[in-house]
Amino acid sequence: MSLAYKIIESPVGKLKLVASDKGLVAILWGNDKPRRVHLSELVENKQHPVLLKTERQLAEYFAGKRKEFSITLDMRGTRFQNDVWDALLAIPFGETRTYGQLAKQLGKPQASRAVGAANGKNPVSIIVPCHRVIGSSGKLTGFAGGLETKAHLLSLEEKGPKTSRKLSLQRGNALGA
Amino acid sequence: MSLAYKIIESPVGKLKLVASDKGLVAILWGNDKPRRVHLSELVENKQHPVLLKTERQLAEYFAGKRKEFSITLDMRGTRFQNDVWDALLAIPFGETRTYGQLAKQLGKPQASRAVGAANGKNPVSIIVPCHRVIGSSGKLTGFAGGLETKAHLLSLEEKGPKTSRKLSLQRGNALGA
DNA sequence: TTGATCATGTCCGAAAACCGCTAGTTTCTG
DNA sequence: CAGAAACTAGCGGTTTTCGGACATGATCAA
Repeated sequence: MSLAYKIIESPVGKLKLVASDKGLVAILWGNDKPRRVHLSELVENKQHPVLLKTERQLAEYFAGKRKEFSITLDMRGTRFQNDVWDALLAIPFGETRTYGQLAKQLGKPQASRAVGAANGKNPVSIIVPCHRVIGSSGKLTGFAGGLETKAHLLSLEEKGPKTSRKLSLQRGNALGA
Repeated sequence: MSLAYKIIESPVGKLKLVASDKGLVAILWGNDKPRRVHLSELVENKQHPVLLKTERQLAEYFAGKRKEFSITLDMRGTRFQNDVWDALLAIPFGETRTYGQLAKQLGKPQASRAVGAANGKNPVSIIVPCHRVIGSSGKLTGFAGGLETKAHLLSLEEKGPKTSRKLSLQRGNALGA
């Protein structure tokens, strides 16, 4: 019943990968607050197949050679949280959504703030792309790994010149804060 | 994941038997309050093997031909509740205990009232003999199926003449209330 | 453009209410 | 005076309630 973990280095700092026998459980930031995602009984295991596969795909992602992940996830949350996380997985590489858009999409137009809260509890950073959700004004509002990291991930995913201008503007604002 | 149920007639009124693929989940009274035991996704199935077996053993019990049940149970409750229910199963046919005795036996002498509460949440009436627990004064205090039913079950289990006088007295008191 | 304000949904922790009790009183009968 | 009801405070676990905290968004005023 215990979980395997492994810590790796990445362009956005240390990452802690966690997996069960059912799949990937979490990707945590090096400076993550302990209570954001609560896990039990972690045991280091650098050879866990799911962790190795995740590490490989993350490397490809950061190298710009991968736009979609193919990893079995084992995420535990409330009903609402799972709905939100599923919606996150449906946001394609290179695109963004607002919290309000996701709320409306879930049939609860007023729940934008609840979406934000659920977003903040997302255990599998990067792969479940919570970084692709921004405020309705275009600001980056918040991110467990730090706004700097959020901007980094988004610029990594920039593709067309159409969005590049917009994103650079956002980044400027966010970093200025 | 759904539960099978079947309603049967008995000397103490209608009974609703509920089972999962792991065993017997509940025996509810006809007039049971819905929130006493909460179950989900009930589907009628009169042929479910566990329900048939339960029905047979109950008939023998009411006919005075059975003193112990042999049925796999699938009870879901808190840690404490499971402890209490286990303690109930250890009370032999024909005997009674007080709430305080059970509490002491569980190592929590002051928890008699908590025992009463857990007792009231017992999902498997009759087989898990919550009716064998009475107040320290000898009164029947309470029962989900009604005090009348509790008295009926206890008189059914009377054996020696030693306890018969005492019980009939109790019954008089309880019914008078 | 910025900031203050308010309404919103979900989750979590703390506090209070709720019970199938009990032992110790007080009160009331015969 | 004995004995039975009536009353009380304190007990432990569970459930319910409530109040805040939030990775928001729409509105309004400077």
